[in-house]
Amino acid sequence: MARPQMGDERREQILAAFETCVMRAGLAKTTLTDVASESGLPRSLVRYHIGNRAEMVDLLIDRMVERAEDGVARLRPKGRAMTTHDLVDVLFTNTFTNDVTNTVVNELWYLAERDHNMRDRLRAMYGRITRMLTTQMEKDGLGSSPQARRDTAYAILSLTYGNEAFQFLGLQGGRRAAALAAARTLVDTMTTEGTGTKTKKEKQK
Amino acid sequence: MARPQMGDERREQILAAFETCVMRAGLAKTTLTDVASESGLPRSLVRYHIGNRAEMVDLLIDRMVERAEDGVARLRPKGRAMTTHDLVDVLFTNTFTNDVTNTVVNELWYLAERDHNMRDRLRAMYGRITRMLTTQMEKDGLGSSPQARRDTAYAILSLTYGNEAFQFLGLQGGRRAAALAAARTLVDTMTTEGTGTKTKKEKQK
DNA sequence: TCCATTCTTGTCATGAGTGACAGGATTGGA
DNA sequence: TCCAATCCTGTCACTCATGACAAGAATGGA
Repeated sequence: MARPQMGDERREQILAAFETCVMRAGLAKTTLTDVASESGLPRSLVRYHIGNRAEMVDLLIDRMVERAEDGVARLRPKGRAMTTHDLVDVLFTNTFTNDVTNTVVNELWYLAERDHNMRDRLRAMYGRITRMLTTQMEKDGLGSSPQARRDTAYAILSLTYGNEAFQFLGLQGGRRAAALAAARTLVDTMTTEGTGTKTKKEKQK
Repeated sequence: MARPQMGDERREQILAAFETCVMRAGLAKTTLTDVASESGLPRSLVRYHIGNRAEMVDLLIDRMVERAEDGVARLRPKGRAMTTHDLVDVLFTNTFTNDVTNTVVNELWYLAERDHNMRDRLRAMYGRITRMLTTQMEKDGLGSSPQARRDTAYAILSLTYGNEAFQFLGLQGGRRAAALAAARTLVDTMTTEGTGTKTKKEKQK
């Protein structure tokens, strides 16, 4: 080996620039040239370190997914004793709140529209959140069955995601609080394990 | 005037082809040439009737929005006496169920990411649905105030939208029923006008 | 028949984005 | 000092999408 390896740093530099470009113009419209000028590097150097466009995109996607999952994993620490309500709160206030991650995850969703693999990755990611929720519910003795917990977790996640979308749209000013309240209601109407509280199913008849 | 005007029919033909292309490859990746060959017309003819690419896209968007709103408007007829529950059911089963419209509306959302105008149009569209819901709630004597009704309607809409997204992802097989049940729960936990039933706010304390 | 209008075809120039590569510069170690 | 690995620069050819336009065909009415 002779000259010191710049590869990793360069790649990092390039991906950061790529990200900025994607934020600005979207993934599809970002060109190698854009990334090059954003990173201050000549295009040929970008190609040297990152490969062709497809490879660059793959790298960025890995990066995006990794970051999003990190965000999910970092949902936990919040004291130590956490209730389902706490978790729901965190879900609404922290999860999809970062503009960068948000934009970037939206790109992922868009890709998923026509890419099986991306769909799988997203499913895995949200599956992880769902499991986090059901686990917490079980700890708190909520829900009469795993099935019931999964149902409610699914609904809450849907609510979170939809709320985020409409929040972004600016629908009716801000109604995040309303969505959060609804999510809490869903938790509250769950059967408490062992007790005779009405289940959702019974109630909705 | 001399030769009969083909303009309208041609435009229709072209936009239909455009739509097919968008379904297949997405809006950004669809070229004039794609549309031309899909419609069986030479590219130059497409240009003659539809204008440049930007104009073509505008026309398609108008078409998409119009169709989506038609879908929304057509939500009503279903017997005559409709309850809030009915409306919610319809929302979950009919609204975002058509693959074509779905794909196409997703494109709209993606555009909205970087286009104020598109955001406004979407907001108007979903605002209409919200109003439909609150109106129905009021008819049924649900909710203690317009504010409360709007909150719940917002939550239900978020739930619908999120469910649709995850449904598409294939998250956990099919949990549409769970989301629908949750929406019903939200309706059920509303205050009945005039009665002393607990409000969500009180309950969630 | 002639003509104005509308539709249709084919072709061209331009620009953007990409992949490839030749050749030079840098630098740690033998 | 020399070498080999690594990094860097500049340039070229190719493809593809777009906009523009010249020239021709069809057609209903004067």
